[in-house]
Amino acid sequence: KWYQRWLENRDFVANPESSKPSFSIVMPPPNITGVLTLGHVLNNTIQDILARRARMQGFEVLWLPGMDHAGIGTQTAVEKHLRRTENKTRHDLGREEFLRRVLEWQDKHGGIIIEQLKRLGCSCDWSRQRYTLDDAYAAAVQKVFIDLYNKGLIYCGRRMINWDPAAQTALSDEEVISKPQKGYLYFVRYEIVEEPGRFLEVATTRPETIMADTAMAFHPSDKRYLDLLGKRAWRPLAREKIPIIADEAIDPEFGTGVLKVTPAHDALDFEIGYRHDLPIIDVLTSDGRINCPTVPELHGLDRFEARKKAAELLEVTGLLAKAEPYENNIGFSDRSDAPIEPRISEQWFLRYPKTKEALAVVRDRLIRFFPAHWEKVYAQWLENIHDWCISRQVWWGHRIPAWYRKEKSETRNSKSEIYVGIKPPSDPENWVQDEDTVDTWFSSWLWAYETMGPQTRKKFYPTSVLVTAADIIFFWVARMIIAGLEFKPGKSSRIEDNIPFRHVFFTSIVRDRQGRKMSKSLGNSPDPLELIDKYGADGLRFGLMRIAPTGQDIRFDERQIEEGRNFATKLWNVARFRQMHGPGDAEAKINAQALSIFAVEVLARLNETIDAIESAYREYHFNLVAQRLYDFVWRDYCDWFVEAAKTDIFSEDEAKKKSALAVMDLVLSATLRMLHPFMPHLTEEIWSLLGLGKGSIQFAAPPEKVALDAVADVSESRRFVSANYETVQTARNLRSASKLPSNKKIRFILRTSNKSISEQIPTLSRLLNAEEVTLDPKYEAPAGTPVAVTPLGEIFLAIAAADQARERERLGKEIAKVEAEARTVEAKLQNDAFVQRAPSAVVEEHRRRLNDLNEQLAKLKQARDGLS
RNA sequence: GCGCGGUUAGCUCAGUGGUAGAGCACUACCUUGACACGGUAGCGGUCAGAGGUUCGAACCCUCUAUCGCGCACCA
Repeated sequence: KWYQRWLENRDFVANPESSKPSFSIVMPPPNITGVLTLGHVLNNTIQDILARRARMQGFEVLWLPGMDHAGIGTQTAVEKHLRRTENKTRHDLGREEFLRRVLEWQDKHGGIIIEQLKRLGCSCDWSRQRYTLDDAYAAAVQKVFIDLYNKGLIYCGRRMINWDPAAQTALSDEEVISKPQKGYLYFVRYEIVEEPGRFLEVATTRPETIMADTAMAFHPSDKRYLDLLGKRAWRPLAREKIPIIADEAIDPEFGTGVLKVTPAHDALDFEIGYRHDLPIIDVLTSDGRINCPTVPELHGLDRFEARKKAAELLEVTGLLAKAEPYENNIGFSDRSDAPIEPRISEQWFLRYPKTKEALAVVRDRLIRFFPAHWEKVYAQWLENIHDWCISRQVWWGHRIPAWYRKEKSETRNSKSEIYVGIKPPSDPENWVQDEDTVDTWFSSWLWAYETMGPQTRKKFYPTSVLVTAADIIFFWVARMIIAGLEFKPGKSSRIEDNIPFRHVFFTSIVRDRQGRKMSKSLGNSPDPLELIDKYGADGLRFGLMRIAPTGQDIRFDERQIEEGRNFATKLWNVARFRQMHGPGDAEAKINAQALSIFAVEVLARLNETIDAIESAYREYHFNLVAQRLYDFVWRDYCDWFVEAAKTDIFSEDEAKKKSALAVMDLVLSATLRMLHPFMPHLTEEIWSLLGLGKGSIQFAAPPEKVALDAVADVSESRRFVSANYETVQTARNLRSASKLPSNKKIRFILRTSNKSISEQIPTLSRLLNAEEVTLDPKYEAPAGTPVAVTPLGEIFLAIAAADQARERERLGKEIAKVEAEARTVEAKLQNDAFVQRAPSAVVEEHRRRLNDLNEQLAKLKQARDGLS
């Protein structure tokens, strides 16, 4: 219900004319037909935390959301649907009709994720929501294409590319994932033409491409084969004479040291073929079947079927020497997971501009990476960068703005006349437009600034920080940097105005408990919407952030989301407790003189927490921020302060009561504001419930540290508080060790001459659930009375019939423990080197500790001896 | 082959030179006036291994093992 109100108040809408300093984030656009995953939850929660925190700090905040058309992904999904429902391919429908169907699909399934992000509580400026296929955006993509073409950086050429036979398109190098694959290494015998009966043996993993061999090659220094140079060999399938050549690229150590050169189907072979001017024979179809009518046994077979069949054919003719099991790396399509086929094809390529500059802006920290070690990965990529194959044989996307003069052929042909421009040529009947679209990333790399109008850009570009998973560092992050440097509109001469972002925070990747990547097919990906239903959006957000380490993957465990929910409940309950004692005070002022020692303690800890989360934020350590807040709220505030303060809260003394409630309000108010970026809904609810501020908590300033200067002896008070708390813990342990139920009211006697303790007796009794705690400086305990040594003195349990034997045993254990520690400390102090070289404060600390331990020991022994 | 990151309690993880931590799980007690999605207490670690630096190492250095990731190779 709060979310709706925030939207109505236009709280998330950025004003480019604001005089406030700006803070901006562009959302990595999810796929239009995507649904929310835990990765999205993590990523967008982080962005929301940053945006909300900045809003509280008084920045004018723009968090710009949007979606990506996801060319191959969306097209594949629609094609699959078509095949299932109508048993048709996109070619059956034709381009126009197919695109109409995609739009239909988009209307039906698109944009779901936006609604899901709203359920998470994301404070995006929805009025600026963008899509990579918006008209203006599409025009910008075209313009960039044309500009780069005119600069000679984009060119059309016949090259070796990565072909995805399943998706039927070319891919960039980055979209190929190499995985080890089990197969065989076939040793095939090629007969020497000039020396019948002599064979050249070659090791290959791909016998099905033998028909495309156009040479045999060995290393020029390889003596084994030197005499064959210039001779020819019989190609065993599609029998033909092929030359035997020498080339430096061959590794004499591999297999037999001989390579069959297949320029059409291997990148290395292509280069060798180019050097030796070899013919290129392509024996594969675009969907990965054999196209070689001269070998009818193989023609039409799938490439993997053909591999087995080719081996069989060689076997029967005696040309297969052997086949060894072999494991090598094969490229797979990132999209379809089909094995990639290296293929020569006419495609569009981009020679990256500004690579040196892109390297420099990160090296010189104009753009900072968090964690910084990704800088190395980024640099490695840029230093070995290759031209980017940007054309995709896909219909869904930004069509390439290139036309070819109609001649003999109507397909793309780099040798024919090319026209590149926004509008079709003036005599369209003589031209045919390129069928292809550009790589989706060729549109997303403009995302940082093409999503903004000139005015917005003026205020909010460069963006403050980019939040993304590291797996798209090359696809997106690096390319956006290049794009910003090369063609941000209204480019400035100052490089720091052109970079797309100042910080990049790389999030973890969410894995399952076994460490596997989340995936639909594994079914190990929980539905975030169900998690929200179960644990609340705030519980999910907080739970996830608390376990999200920086620079490492997350092992997701639903129990940790449960903890997030539990924490939310805890916070809610303590707020309810506060509410029971009247309305909160927005201007809660504390009176330094009236503060209880416990209040001083909790305020001091609040100050420490404020400092700690401030420095954790600086390094984007969200898990530390969450953990600190969790500990502070639960331990320091609820368990200790509130419990101790109940003495004052329930007391008849109005002044004490008021002071305690004021401290409660002050701490709650500060805590809520610190938690708001993580748990926006709950904190807003409590904020308004207790009336802790005038407006929405969203624009409340972050808490400042409480000035404790007016409090006399802060450190003295704090030492006394921890002595009290330690005494409580020791006494509770004594009760538990004596097997007394925790609800049984019992009497404690504290033997001490320290008078200032008497004031804390009611609180000690409360925390110990004691019937009473009496002070007696000269208490003589009956033999067998359970006793423990505390910083405040010896505490005794008043119970009727003590079991002497058990008590002796307990004391014995206690003594052994203390003795052991005392020995360790003493040994250290007897080490001259330590005493001389360690900082004096550390040595002092050890001395004090040893004193305490010895004192404790003496008292414990005395107690034991009293047992007779 | 090159590079990066990890290895701490049964599980998930904090902890960058000075007495090993949290939550969950487990055990015992407890529905005591916010909270059983809770409270109290407890059990549980030669910090992957070996060497080194240091008065002192989970932490710094070297090597090894092991897991994961990226790049290159991949006939």
